[in-house]
Amino acid sequence: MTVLADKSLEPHRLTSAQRVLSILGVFDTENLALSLSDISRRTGLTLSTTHRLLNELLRWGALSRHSDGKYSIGLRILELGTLAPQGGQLREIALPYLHDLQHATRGNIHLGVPEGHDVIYVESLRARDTVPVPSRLGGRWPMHATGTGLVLLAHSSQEFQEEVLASKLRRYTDHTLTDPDALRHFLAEVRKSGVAIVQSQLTHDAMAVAVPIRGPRDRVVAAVGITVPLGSPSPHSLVPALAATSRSISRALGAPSAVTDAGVPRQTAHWQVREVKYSSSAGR
Amino acid sequence: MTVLADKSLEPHRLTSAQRVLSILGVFDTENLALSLSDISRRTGLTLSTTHRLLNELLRWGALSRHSDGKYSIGLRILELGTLAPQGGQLREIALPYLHDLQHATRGNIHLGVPEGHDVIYVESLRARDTVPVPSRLGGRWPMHATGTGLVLLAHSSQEFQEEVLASKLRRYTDHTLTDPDALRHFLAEVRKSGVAIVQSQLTHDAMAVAVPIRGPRDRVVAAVGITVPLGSPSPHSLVPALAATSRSISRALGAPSAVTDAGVPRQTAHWQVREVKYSSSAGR
DNA sequence: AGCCCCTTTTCCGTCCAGCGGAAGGGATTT
DNA sequence: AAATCCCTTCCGCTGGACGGAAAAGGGGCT
Repeated sequence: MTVLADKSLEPHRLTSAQRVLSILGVFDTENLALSLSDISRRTGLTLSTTHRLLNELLRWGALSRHSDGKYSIGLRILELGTLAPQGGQLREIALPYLHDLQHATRGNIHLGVPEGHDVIYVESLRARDTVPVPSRLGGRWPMHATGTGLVLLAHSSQEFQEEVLASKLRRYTDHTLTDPDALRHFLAEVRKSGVAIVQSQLTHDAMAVAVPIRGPRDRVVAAVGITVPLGSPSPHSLVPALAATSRSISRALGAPSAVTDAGVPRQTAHWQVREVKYSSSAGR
Repeated sequence: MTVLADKSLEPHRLTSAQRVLSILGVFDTENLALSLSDISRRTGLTLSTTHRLLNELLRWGALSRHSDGKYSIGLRILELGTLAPQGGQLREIALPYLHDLQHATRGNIHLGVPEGHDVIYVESLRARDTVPVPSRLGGRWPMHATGTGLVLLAHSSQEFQEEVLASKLRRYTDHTLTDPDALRHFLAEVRKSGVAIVQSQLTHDAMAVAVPIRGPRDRVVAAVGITVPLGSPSPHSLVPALAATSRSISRALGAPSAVTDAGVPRQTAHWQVREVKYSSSAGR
């Protein structure tokens, strides 16, 4: 427990909004239910402040409380989350195609979108009879360590790619691509071939195939991927099915390049999230 | 849902936490992307306050911003939402069984949990070739108007049931059950038979069959339902499959009554959310 | 062009709401 | 019984959040 509050010369200059958010932020996959004092310790907020805020969050439905007194994320947050355009909305459109893909291939299917240096799985369909991969709906993984992530990275801006390559790239297995030069090479391949095929990036016994999905201005907005057990027949045989799925979804999203015949032009909603720049240093 | 700003003589006595939450609260299925001034108007907050809070939410990832300047719910919220024990966790456990159920029956499958007077769909699997029902993942519907909701209501406490029956029960179609006495009768039937079969509660052309799912102390924690087109062969033929699915999920959740043989006792997590009572009046 | 209206952004002085300390009440352990 | 934890409530003080105002941007219309 390295929870030692650094009370040297930084007496927690937080705005009240940040306090609220910091409470929500203490929940993660390993901490699904926390007590008042847990939360107080982990946020660094005083007990009374934490207590008051927890009650406000509870009343609103952002948190729920269990019979043992612990707090968890509430359903209202789940509900809210489905309103994220790159999340619930995209999922809604893509789901039928993903189902078809799963029927056809019997692999684990992922639909990933970029956030920060990570991919977030907006949908994760698991096959019953294949390798269990560590991928949940809502899961977050570094881009360099997943098939879908590498596809998204390959189609990001040059600066963004370099920014990611310059960061610390965690090695999950001894096959994980972490060398910047090797990655640059690989990303170029992905751009050229339109597909990423990788082995054992995250766990030893799996391989992944992923392709991009395009939205309105033909921008890459997401990626679909299949994960299959390591020694599977031929990952290349999965490419056509993936490509077809990607094309269908892209068309449904209104990607110009995917629109072949005179289909009904779908409503083009608010895709393509602007990269917002903050004064990353200088407090406010 | 009393969103009408009562600007008579109430100069917005809001806590700062409430201000933050009220911003998140303005997003719904009809308002996926809103501008600063939209949000300011709808929350009743001043422009400058809204502006500041939006930036804080943006920086944290609770919101995202589009190229047209509008704001939407961010992926971080989606991610958070999956941490809700009654949501993402339950979904995780139930999903394979729900898939099986869909294969077997080819209907629209719903997994609902109670929140307030409503059901929230924690999973929604749509069949391609059947009636489109208005049910999204994360969707919220009044209990009296859905099959899953009626099941959950039937297994709630007596007081809660009366509380719901006493509230205004919206009529969606002319078949929607809204008469308290008729509902009481129906709920008793559901308790006795263990299944709810209803017609055209929400839309005219559908019928639904739903059964409860039990968790640890055999408490009803969720409900599974199938929705099929109105004149389908026999809804009763769906009951066995539903019952089997329910039992499988209940067992996986650790419901005593569903544990038949010496299966591995699952970890019993924090189910059964306590109903927390607030001093509902007197704003401090 | 120029004009007008609407939106977003920034600045700054005031004031009160949110903060944290402290104390009280349970529950469980030594 | 004392000690230790956790949760809850109360209250006085202060600094940060608030809102007014004005500047900076952005279309659309004549």
